[in-house]
Amino acid sequence: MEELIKQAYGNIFEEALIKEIAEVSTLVEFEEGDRLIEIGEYIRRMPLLLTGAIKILREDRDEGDLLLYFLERGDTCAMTLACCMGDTKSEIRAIAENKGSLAMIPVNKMEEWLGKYKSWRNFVFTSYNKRLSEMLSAVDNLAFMKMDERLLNYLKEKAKVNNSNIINNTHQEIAYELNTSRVVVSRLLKAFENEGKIKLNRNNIVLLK
Amino acid sequence: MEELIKQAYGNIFEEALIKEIAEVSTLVEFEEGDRLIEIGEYIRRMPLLLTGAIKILREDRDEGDLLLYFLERGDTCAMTLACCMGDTKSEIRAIAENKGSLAMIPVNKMEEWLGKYKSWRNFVFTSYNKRLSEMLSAVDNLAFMKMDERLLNYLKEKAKVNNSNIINNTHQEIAYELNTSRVVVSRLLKAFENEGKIKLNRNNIVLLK
DNA sequence: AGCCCAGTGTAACTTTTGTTACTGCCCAGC
DNA sequence: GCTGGGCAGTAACAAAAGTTACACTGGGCT
Repeated sequence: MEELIKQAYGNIFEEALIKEIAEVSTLVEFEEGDRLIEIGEYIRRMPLLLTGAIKILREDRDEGDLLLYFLERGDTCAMTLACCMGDTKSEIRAIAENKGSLAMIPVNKMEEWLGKYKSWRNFVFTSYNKRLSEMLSAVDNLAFMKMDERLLNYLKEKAKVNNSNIINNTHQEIAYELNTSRVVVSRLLKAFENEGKIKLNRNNIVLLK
Repeated sequence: MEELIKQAYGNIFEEALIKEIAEVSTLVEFEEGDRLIEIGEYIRRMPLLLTGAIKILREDRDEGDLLLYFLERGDTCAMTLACCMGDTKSEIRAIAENKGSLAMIPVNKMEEWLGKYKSWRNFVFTSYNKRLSEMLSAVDNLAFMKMDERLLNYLKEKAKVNNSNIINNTHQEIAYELNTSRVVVSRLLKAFENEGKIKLNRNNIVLLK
């Protein structure tokens, strides 16, 4: 456990803090597709992502979940932070993108550390900043880009967090996360294939260099 | 000055903190249209909004500024906070929506107070949370709403922050902030007028109850 | 083998949004 | 009173995205 934490956070937290984290936190392992946080849930423990990736989604009014961004090793969810500190309900949904693990920290500890460790304070602020930045990117995507560009970005992001240029998703799943329809996704993917950007197979898409 | 701060923040900060703020901060008065923060700027002092309203914009790649949200009395800009703490460039533009004033606080003080005043720490976190929330609303607007709904929301927001149901903007200006074209705005506004939701005049729009 | 069905390809059409172009109107300044 | 320019109304068209409908296909299951 301590080893895992060190791997993910060794370069930003001091020894003492890592020891404390290891002591008070509980390890949670998750599988692809696990729902880690639901909209409307209260969050009592703050998660630190150790391995794997998590996707953060915003629910559509009717159906589908818009993908906001991914979290990777060393990240924490500022939305969750917000909920812990503010004692409010979660406004987002978090689903495991792939297999991984996280350390859960009691809220009271994270407040205590704010005073005690400068590195922790930095981490918390950096997390907020990163998340605000990611939200800005999400806004840019939605406001300034056409569907084809958004889709291509999506494929690249997906390839990155999974460390593989093979994307194992159906067109329908992609459509949900981009808040569009399956037909539109199929259409654009076919166009990408004709342009030589991807190779389409059943149940997977290969991103070509 | 101290009086102004007390009016805007009296219910959340303790006496001692308000005194300190009054001592170290400088008062800045601004007029409608003043550019308070530019994209790419470094920010060395953190602003606390005392009176008036400020709009926060995200620049389009080609042209136009998408409106993200408004700040009002008692708010601070988390983006700015992010820049102060992280010592990075601003990713957004801030323009005065109307006449007002703000207190500028040196960065080193705001860090010092994080340890010293619990109310300050709360304020900083609450600000971050509010901003994340606003960003989520912006995403919702962009992702899930059609232009007509976005426009109507825009008019309502505008009326609210200006405390008047008369909106003094040209269709072109509105189009910029919604990242669309003037013709589209005119078209939709005309439809709203026919539905009895607004009254169109030259250079202003009256929002009807 | 035969069947089923999720996943995909595609056509045809609609809706929404963006673009271009032109008209008229109001008002400030001469 | 005349005029020019900013602003708004509108038509006509183009592009992007969403919708409906249907055909095909490859695997898993009986």
